[in-house]
Amino acid sequence: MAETDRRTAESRQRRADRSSATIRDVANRAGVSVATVSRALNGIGPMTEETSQRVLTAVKALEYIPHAAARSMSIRRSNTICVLLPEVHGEFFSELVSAMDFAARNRGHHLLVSSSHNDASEMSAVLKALRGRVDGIIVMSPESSPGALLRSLAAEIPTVLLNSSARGLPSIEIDNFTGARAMTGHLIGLGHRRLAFIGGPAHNADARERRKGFQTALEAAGRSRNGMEIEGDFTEASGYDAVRKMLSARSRPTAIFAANDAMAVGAMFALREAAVPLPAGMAIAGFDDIPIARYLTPQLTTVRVDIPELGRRAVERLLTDVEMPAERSKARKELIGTTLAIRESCGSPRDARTG
Amino acid sequence: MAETDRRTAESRQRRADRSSATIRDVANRAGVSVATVSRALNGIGPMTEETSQRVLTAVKALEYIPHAAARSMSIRRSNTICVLLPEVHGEFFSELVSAMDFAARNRGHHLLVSSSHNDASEMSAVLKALRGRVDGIIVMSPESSPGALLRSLAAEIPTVLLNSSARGLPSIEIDNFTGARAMTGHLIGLGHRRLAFIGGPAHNADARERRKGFQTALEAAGRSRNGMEIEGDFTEASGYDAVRKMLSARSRPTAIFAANDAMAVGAMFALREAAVPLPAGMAIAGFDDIPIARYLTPQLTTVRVDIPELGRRAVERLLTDVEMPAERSKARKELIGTTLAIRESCGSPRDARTG
DNA sequence: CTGTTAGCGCGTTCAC
DNA sequence: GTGAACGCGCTAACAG
Repeated sequence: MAETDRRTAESRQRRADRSSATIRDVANRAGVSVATVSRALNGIGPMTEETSQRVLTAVKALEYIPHAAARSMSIRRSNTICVLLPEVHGEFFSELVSAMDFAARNRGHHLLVSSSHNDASEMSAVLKALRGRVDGIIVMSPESSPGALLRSLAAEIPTVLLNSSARGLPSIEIDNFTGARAMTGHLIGLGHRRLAFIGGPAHNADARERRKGFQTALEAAGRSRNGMEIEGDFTEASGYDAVRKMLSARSRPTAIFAANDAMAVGAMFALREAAVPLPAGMAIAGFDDIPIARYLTPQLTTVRVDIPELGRRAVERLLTDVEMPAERSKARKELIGTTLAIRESCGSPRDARTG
Repeated sequence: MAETDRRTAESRQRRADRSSATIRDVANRAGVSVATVSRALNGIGPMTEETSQRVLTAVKALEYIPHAAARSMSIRRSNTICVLLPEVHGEFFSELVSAMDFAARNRGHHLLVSSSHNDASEMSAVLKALRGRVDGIIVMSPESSPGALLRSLAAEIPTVLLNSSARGLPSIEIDNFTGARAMTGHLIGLGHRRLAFIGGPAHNADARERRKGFQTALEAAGRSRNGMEIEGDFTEASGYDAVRKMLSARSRPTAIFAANDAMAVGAMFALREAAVPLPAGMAIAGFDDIPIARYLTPQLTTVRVDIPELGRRAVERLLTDVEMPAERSKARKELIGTTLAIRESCGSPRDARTG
């Protein structure tokens, strides 16, 4: 009896506190034990239809909502995954996060997003706070390879790398090299002999692969092709600056391949500003195929990456590891292919004369 | 002794399990109590330098990381906030989320992102899973006003609305009306008499306010101005379609005001495709000032919204409510001002003749 | 200054 | 079919 009194008192206090009801409040109201409430809610074990109804009624009446922290404490599962991103700018990331969130929610998981991690120490701080908070981690850190902390954490929490140099960890990567090589080949096939490449940051893994693809295609085509390279930082502004420099050089290229669409946009703007007709006066290509690419004038020819697919696959793979700890996927590297989206921005170098 | 044995055994088992050490493991290794470990880690209460060091050493040796769920269970705080978004497409959202994440992290909070909520029932499901998981919620739901669930949940968990019709809940909103009115006024000032407005979805609050701003400015300028309206859905594609329809109409406008930049981009593309010179043949204006706006040709004149500021303020306000439950901010509505970013895309209607 | 203990809210063996 | 009791990992009184 003393027990019952105390519970009632607690219950009253909670309501005054604006705190919502606990499983015990529900049990009291339904006249059953907390165990029964738990079972009724989770559909575990056989149970009288009547008891079940009584519980459900009490739940409704009290507007009971299970406490996530308490729940994950017992079941040792938070139903949350985290995605650690470098910097979140431009359409690429909104597409990616959107797809990940969708995939995660479809499998009953929440998505914790943490961005602006170009700094390793800053990333460590976040990683440490993740234990007991998430069931799995997706790390996109093209600027720096995963540190020791991530490795040791990955032993406990399933981790998948995205476009990051992987050593000992499962990863999913865009096939940057092949895509860039193909686009460069396309440009060469169009007859271009002087090609320029606007690259990403030197220490960025994606950027490096794309540059290698460019170089490889150039070499394969023989010495007669000249390639010049300018480093950008994946922003529109850097694409703009790159072209400004390029135009003041004595030997102009006839085609420009930007390592991502944002830089291509900046490049196109600089070209227009300099009254270079597009695509007649200069071919321009990008990488990513962000949604806006096809709405530019001329429509941007670019290396198409299925961004939603990339996000979806990363989540699927992670959750498989989360749900089947027994057979964790090894450090397998999975490659996401690219295709060429040939649109209007790349003509042949002869166009400058004929058209 | 039996006690000690058990703990040691547990510890061993954990290591075999790949689960990391608990606070008790640390206490054992350091030869202190769990309370001391807790205090040392959280810097609570006075303590011998030596004890503190012993604890820290043990923490390092065991690679101990506190368990977030357990911690939030005791302190009744998760240090996580959630942002519920409608659909996440385009640069607007990446800028917003990025800013929110930054602001949240600066104040020691994590960010849970949940998008694609255009459906109310779907949103309810997510909301329910939030109890015990987050300390506060930011809801951006311009398509539908907050339901009963959000209201009752808001009684327990601090909530801030973003660009949503608010009743009884604190909110932060872009001053859509004033911004749209100002831009329309600018267009009229340029001499335009036939204006077209490409609006957002009819049931979208932002869209409605922007349309009202357009209409109000038109009315204020007198009857002589004609306004036509076409409904879009905030995507590039809908802006494109709107212009196609417009061009086939008998009376063409001389200026188009799109309710957001994405639609303006689509509109510009359709105009170019129809060989309408910009800005000479048609003035075009947008809303949002997404980063890419200034890299379009011509540079897009648009209503500038300080997106990062919007995100930052929403987080700041929410966390203030979280940290000072005593004086929760009332259902006050906070307005974020806009400014006109006058660039190149809007000429006067005479340009068509003279230029 | 430090250790003991009682919860936080829920899931889950075991008896009954 | 149902309930009592314990544990998840940590913090916050209260003792000492």
